[in-house]
Amino acid sequence: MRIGEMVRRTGVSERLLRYYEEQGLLAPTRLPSGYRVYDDADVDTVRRIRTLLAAGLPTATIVQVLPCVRDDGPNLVPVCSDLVAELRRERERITHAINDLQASRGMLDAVIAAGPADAEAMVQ
DNA sequence: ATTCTGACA
DNA sequence: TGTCAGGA
Repeated sequence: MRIGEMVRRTGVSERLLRYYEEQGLLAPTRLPSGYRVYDDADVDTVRRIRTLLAAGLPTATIVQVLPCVRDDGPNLVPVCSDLVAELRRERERITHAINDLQASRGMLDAVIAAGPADAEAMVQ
């Protein structure tokens, strides 16, 4: 099938489908016209990509994770031994990101508390 | 009518 | 990620 049908079957925009390919997440073949040709398996792959993306994984990681997961209804099941370790590292990265954001919020809270009570007072 | 690449008021 | 241009 070409990109138009993929859009209908996955609900993902052409822009994103091309982007996923650019990131190495999909590898559709090409017609002599240059048009992309996807197979039925690609439809499932896109669903997995969406799941992994929703989990907050960067596309670079998804490229490695994709071939190591099996489909189990709505969620994905890891099948490679090293995958779980990789996922734990990603989880740590997220934990650190949360800590940094909380610190940033704290800084802002301090600045806000030290300023005028409301925006009205700042207007001149 | 569809899809492609490149680019960003 | 959307969207528009300009071409096939």
